[in-house]
Amino acid sequence: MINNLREEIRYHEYRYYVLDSPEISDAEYDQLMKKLERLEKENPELITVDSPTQRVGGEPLESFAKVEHSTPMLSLSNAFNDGELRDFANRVYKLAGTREIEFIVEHKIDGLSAILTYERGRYVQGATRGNGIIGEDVTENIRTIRSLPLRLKKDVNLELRGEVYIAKGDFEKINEQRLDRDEEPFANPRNAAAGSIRQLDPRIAAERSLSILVYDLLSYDLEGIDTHSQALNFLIEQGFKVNWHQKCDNIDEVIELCKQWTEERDKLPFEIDGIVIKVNNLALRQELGSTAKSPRWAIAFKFPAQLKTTVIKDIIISVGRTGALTPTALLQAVEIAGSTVSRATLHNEDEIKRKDIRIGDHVLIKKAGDVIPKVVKVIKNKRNGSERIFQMPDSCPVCGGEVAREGDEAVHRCTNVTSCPAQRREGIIHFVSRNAMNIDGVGPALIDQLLDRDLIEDYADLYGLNKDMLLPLDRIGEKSAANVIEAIQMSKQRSLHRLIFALGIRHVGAGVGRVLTEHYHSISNLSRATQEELEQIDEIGPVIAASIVYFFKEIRNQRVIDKLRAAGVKMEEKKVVDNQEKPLQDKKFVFTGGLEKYTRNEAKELVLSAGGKVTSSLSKNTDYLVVGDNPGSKFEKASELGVEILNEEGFDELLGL
DNA sequence: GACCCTCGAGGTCC
DNA sequence: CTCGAGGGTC
Repeated sequence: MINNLREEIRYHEYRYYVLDSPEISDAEYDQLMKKLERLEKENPELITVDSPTQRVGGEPLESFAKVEHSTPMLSLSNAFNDGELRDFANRVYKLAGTREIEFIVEHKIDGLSAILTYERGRYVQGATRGNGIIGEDVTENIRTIRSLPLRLKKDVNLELRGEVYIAKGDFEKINEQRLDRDEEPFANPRNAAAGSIRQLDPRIAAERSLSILVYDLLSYDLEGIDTHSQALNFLIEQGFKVNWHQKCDNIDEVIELCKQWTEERDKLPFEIDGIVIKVNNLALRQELGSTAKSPRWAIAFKFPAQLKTTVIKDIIISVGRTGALTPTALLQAVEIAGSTVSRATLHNEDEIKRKDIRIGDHVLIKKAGDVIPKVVKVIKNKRNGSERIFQMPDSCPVCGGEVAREGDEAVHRCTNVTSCPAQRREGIIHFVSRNAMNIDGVGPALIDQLLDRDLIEDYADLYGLNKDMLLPLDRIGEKSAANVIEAIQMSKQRSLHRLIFALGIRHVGAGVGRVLTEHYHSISNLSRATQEELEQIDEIGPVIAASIVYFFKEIRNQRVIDKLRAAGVKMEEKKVVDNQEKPLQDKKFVFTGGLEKYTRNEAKELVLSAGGKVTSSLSKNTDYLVVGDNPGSKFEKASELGVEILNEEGFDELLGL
């Protein structure tokens, strides 16, 4: 009875939200919902998570959990003109040989992408893209999107991708409402959607009229699905609202469609910033594969950016972590593509000379990718003679140190490496940043205060801070002081590749940090490495090698490292497993409860380095559940699913520790 | 040519 | 968080 009612409601939601053609009036629908709510209230034991009444979850979350994607979510490479579209097609044709190629053309909706997981036909998880590897668990917020089926026609396991957005009409309504409530209106639908999805309170997210269009099916082990268009049709059958798509037999048809939508984009009820072109054949997609950044079987045609004119009021210089002096144009503020632009980077002196940019010039600007402001060119006939030619300073605007341009580098640098306050400041900001030591709660504002009050000189001094030293600072209370100290202490256990990256050696970023970790396993080994030795390593050439040797030769750097060591920062890492054989290749791990020897992150890194994967939610695809103290509900669920359960000892054994 | 490093703008929520 | 440019290295 109650199930029939739910089915009926689901059907009408589908008619209304997915097909846009309701069969009953809103009032009739409301009555059905009220009836279901009453029944569930009277019989709470009958409530299911996929009931239409359960879209808006209960309490706000404390924070979002991290989700590691089963497949990294790459971004698409871009094409800005016909030529680049043809280049793309030619690369595909080359690999396909004599095979016929079909392309599928879709709208590139300007929202944020989401990864949805269904288990046995039930919606179980929604996540943001994040950095492509790890995203945030926004299951409850996505559940509030009315067109999203909580239950599919078939009891299948699915992983799929879609775009969450706010339709233009909904966006205007939201902003009217915000104005009525004396709140600031949102700048544009994309930012509003991005902000809404990151709301901890699903009730607020529910009020933001989010929509979702699905555009990719990830689990392709489904029988009878060989092409992308079949996958999309399957998703339509399962009740999803699927992105518009059209098949093309050759690239000329694709180009024609791109032209058409460039003209007609405004007719759509949502914003699009381009057209996506995908190879239809899934087997061929597999063959084409991906580069580190993007799949080779798809490309995004980006619409030409909107141009505006404005005036360069001034050019200022900022000094980066490496001493680089970067000129930035201060602009007369203008609205462009949904935001106010008042600055644009000019990158370096050559760029300024190339474009002959002067202070006071009228310039044409655009937003690259509809995001990054860029000076396109100077409107020279608007000059009146009052414009001033910009000169790179010959002394550092922050410390007065000498400025030099080394070799044939494009950048000017402050040569006062050891004591330029700007370089020190940026170096510390880098040290605590997300991909480095990831010290939460320590940001530019706090670092400025610490430097101003001489509480720290370099990043190693962070470890000498205590709560009492923080309390007198602005905007710091008991609680946040304790959190900061805790975060600093926790960071001592970060993995070696993060530390190496955090040190701020020039040319050594996150990637090179990992390579060096694999070869040296400790800071002391690395500090003794010679130029020749380093150059032997794949991916390390003379420039990077010299930079590393130079860094460790500097007395000042040696002192900082000694301080880090004395503070107890972890400086070595066991060789985990021989890289040749990864015993846990692609095995999926889930953790529950606290482990004794490792933090969650350390345990995770151990699994990763042995070739395994870590996910946050259990499914029948999970290989091992590692159980620590006070395990959660996953423990029971694992036995139900028949997932192998390990305690900490078993975990060690499996990893050969 | 692929990839990496460094630097950047603007909006939103925590 | 979103997006990206420029210029470097390999």
